[in-house]
Amino acid sequence: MISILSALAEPTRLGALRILADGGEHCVCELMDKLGASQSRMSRHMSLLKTNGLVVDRRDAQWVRYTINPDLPDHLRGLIDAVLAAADAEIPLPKRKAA
Amino acid sequence: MISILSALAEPTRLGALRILADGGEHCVCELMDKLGASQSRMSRHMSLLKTNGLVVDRRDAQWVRYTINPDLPDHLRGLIDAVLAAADAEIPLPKRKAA
DNA sequence: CCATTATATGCGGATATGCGCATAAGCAAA
DNA sequence: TTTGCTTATGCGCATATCCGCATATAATGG
Repeated sequence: MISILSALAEPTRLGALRILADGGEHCVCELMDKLGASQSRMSRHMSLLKTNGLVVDRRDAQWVRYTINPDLPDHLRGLIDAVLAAADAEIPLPKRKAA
Repeated sequence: MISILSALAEPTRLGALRILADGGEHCVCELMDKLGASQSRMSRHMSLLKTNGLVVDRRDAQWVRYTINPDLPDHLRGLIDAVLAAADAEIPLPKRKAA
């Protein structure tokens, strides 16, 4: 629990989760670009999210695709949803369609 | 947001919130006892929760009574509820009535 | 005023966290 | 195999976090 919250309490990691929140797969390089993070930094942060079971990864050729762990227990899924909602309330994400 | 999550991501502070979750007022001395924390430690942690707007305090004679901030915006109230629910799922709180 | 109880805070030290740099490792195409 | 692209990791540094100890501040009662 504490480690889960710690995992969420960091800007790059929270930013990554917000991007993954669309339910799709995203490679490290994409997350780096969108979040303005260096490669090693992004890789390490994703590794920590993975260690804490919040995301899962998949090798796809030279890329590693991350997604939010689809098998999260209900209370953790609820926690993440609440965190994402609170983050959106603070700083709305840029929309893809309709400005 | 990040600072809110950081505030939650510490055992003594999360423990305090779980105690405050009954909606009542609790003094520092009570929290110290129940959480096995030293006085300075407890005081500092409560101070940080207060700084982040999660709790409010009230002087009552020689005591300072803390409660969860009743004026939290919805998304933060939702976040706290989700955190408390997840914490309960991990380690249920001892019940007062009925084991 | 003094003693007692409750809480806050300055200080220094130990440990944890986050970072960049360099390098390794994985994979694909030539 | 060599080259290039992507991701992971060892290392050391800078800073943040947490703690206990000691002391200050606040309030109460004698």
